Amino acid sequence: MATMTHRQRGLTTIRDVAAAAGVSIGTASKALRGQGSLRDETRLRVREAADRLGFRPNDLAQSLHRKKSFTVGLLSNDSYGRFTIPLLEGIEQSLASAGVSVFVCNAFDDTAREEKLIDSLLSKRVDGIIVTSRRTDPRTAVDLHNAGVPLLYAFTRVQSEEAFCLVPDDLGGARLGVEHLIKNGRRRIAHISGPERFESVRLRRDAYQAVLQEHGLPHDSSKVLIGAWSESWGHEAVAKLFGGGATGHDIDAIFCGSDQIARGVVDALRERGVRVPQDVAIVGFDNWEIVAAATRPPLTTIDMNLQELGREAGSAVLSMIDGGHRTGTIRIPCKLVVRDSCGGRAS
Amino acid sequence: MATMTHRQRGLTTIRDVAAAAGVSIGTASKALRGQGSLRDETRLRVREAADRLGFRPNDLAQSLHRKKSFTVGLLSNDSYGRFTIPLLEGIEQSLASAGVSVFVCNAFDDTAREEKLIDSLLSKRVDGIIVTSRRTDPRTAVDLHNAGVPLLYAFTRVQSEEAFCLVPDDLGGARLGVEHLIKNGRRRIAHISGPERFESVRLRRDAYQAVLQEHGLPHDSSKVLIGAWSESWGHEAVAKLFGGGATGHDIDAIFCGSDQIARGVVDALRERGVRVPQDVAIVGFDNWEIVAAATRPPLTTIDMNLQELGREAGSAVLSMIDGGHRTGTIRIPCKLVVRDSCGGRAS
DNA sequence: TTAGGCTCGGAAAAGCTTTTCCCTTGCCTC
DNA sequence: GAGGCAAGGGAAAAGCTTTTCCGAGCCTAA
Repeated sequence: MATMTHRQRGLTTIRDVAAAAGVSIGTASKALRGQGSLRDETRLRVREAADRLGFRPNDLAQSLHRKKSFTVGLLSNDSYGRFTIPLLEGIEQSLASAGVSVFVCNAFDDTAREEKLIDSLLSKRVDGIIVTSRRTDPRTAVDLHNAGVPLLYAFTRVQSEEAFCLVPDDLGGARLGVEHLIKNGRRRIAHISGPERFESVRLRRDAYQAVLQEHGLPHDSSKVLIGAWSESWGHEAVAKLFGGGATGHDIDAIFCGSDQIARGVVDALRERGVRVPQDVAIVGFDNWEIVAAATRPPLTTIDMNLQELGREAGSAVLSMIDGGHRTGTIRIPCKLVVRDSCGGRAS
Repeated sequence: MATMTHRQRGLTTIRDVAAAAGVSIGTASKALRGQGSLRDETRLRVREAADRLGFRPNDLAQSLHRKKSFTVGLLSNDSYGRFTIPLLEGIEQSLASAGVSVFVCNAFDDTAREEKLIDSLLSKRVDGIIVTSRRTDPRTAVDLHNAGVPLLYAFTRVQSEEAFCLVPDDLGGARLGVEHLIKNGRRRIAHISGPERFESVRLRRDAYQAVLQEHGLPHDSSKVLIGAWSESWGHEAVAKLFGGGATGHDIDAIFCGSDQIARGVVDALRERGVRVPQDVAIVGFDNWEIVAAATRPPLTTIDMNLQELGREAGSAVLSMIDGGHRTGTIRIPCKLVVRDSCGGRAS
């Protein structure tokens, strides 16, 4: 059987196809790629042979020739969090439609490991590299040793002027949330958020203060509580805020830095007999479906459009591969998702 | 400058290194790989040149030659869920230590897309393929067209006798949970779980019933509630179970099919004034940290060891690449994580 | 009838590394 | 001083595909 001629590990090469079709290798290639000038009859014969033999061109050889691997590396840096998933999904979506595959790897915040992985990606001749997720904020730049490979940062930022970064528009997102509260008639708005070392915490707080100021509302620094990203910090913060009991009257809304915090806040308020949204309206951040929708009442929150951000990152890296040069930071708009925690829907 | 001789897109080839060191290509290769017999002086000179030029061997060419790409494909099938993350982490851990990289791709449950992706992976000459995650349970087998590429299923199962699958030991895990409840003196145990079409739901229920039987405890089918994976189903199920009010005395523990369900259950019980764990003890499933630890009281639950499962999958695929042939289904043991929802720790 | 042009298909190089095989050179020993 | 052996290093093929260039027919038109 011709099938067996060159098969090792069950792989058919274009040689086998050419032999089976009785043409030269070059001709076979042309027939399959639709290049050159060949008789239809020849083309057909080659294609038919290829099908019969289950021929599948070797991308390795093809890439070697083309000097392009149709591959990009995704270097994740802290542990894959829930943010990485939609991001990855978006990236894959836009890359897959261009026939580009993605190598994922995780440096687990170890710089030495990160360098090794970058090295390995460069050796694999990826056409581009996307770095995502961070511990320090902004993070330190990745060194590509002038390999001339496009590099971009997604969902993380880096100082260098040369770098190209895609991040959510925290400022705009936070505005959306606070303005929504004001639009719903709230005036005494507190803010509970995560650790200050995150840029997003700082930006969201800035936006919160700016919006209050613009509306001539008091912004009292005792109503800004910076802590952790956890549900339990939400509880704790409520205790601080509503401590005495009477102080509760000072607050008719809370803008939270994450849905997890918001959930802790909502639960803590319920336990104190404070009604959400009647007495206090809540806005979360992240639109982490599984938390936001399960909270009672379901959370009105800000969605960072991470999947969209991923898609943008994907198409950006594609355009950079095609020679486009980009620098600076692009901020992807967030959107407000209205559920029930502000009474916005019912009213 | 020698550096520039052959550089295009900033890439140095072994040619450049050889030229810079004044040796032939073959010699350069030997020097860098530590093969052949060369004078130390020569080796050094070549290495030094390679360093100076930033030489990085082209994996594409190497793979082509070696007929091995040091690459495996990970085909995820329904949307990346929270289970995919630890799995991916584990897989990557064991593969990275062997210098193998992973291509991830997601078919989003579209069979046509799945076939395309498999095709693309085969064209890329991956050394192995791991398929994970499922919608239908067990799922249909993947067709590799006899490409002779090792294939294994992780966290999903397939009917074929030929297939090799790695899944959590749901049966054993559920036993752990129910036995823990019994050990803590509970006798009237209910079970609330997800949709029946999941094998894990069926297995966990089977284990639940078996354990009750073994301990001579009544197992009343009205105490088994099959529904959805959500928190709200937990609420709903509690309403059914404790509906009248007096019926509550029939139950002193609930084994839940997931942590999300368990959280809904705990919240619902608290609202009814039923104390956890004093009146009713709860065991969850998944050890989804972010839910289990935030529940009040924190959930005692079953951990599926997904990261371990991922590591096993990684090393299994490595051994299959090395020629090992494996079939059948391996069930990775679960472990009990004790927190406070059973009173196990306090007592 | 011959020259020019067109069509079809083959040969070979390029892309990069590894490995095998062989040649050269130098040194040692007889 | 010559032969032999070892060590060092080079040439070339292999691995697979693509693409360029070229040649061989054949047809047509002068």
